[in-house]
Amino acid sequence: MIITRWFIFGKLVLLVRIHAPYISATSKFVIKVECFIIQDMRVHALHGWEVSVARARELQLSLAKKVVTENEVINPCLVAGIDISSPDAQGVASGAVVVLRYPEMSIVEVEVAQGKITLPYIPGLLSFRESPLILAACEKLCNVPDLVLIDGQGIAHPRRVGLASHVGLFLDLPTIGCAKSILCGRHRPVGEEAGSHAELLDNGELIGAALRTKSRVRPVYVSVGHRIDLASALQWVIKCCRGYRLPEATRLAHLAAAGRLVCEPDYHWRGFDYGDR
DNA sequence: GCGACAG
DNA sequence: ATCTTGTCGC
Repeated sequence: MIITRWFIFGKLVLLVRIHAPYISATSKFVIKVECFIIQDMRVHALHGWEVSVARARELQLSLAKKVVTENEVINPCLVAGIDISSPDAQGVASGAVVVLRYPEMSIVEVEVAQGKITLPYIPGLLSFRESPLILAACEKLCNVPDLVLIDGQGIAHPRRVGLASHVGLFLDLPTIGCAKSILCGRHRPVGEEAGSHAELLDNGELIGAALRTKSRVRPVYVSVGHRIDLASALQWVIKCCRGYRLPEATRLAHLAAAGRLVCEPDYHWRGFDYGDR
């Protein structure tokens, strides 16, 4: 039996869980305490999305200057993953964000936003196609993650603002780009063992890394999204892997976007209307 | 001019 | 992203 109690002091929340096989004076029990700060998920609209292709490239040049490439991630408790489904025949797609507790990788919250995709896929402009749905899903979040992994490039991009960096700027949260293939740059062969990596270089500039997350399986391409450095990004991607090529965060977000994530979220609060399981 | 090109 | 089953290897 598990007894759960919430204690709320302003924006500070203490969650106390008592695990016991049964209630008696002599039974063994375990007390787990977790602490949270209630935050609001705010999206900073740095610009509109209905822009021309030329204007989009122009915006990228100014956004690139705002990307923070120094590490700000210390001890993340909540790690999120983001992905979007491919549009159906009517052009409707689903953007999904999955929040996981680190290091258990248990699901805390899943939010999905559906909508019509307008722009076509143009290499280098993916964020203008996918961000509106992604941000709509993020606006529904009750749990603000400490770190976000995104299915796409960070600064490993021709103008150094891929999807992960762009979304990082709008969310003002640390983000990591974790792509399944290369947009630009080249790298030397990667060692076959999990954890091996090779620098991703674009005209001599270090923009990311090819990372082997699972032995004898194609590497993933990791780059700085926002408010993190490459070494930390590599570490967190490795630490979020659980036996699959993709880290749990983006792997589960992909399933959620496709409507194929079977789960029972651990718990999450919606403002002060919280549940008890 | 030609090829390459996240999802 | 998508078209697509079984099959080979660890």
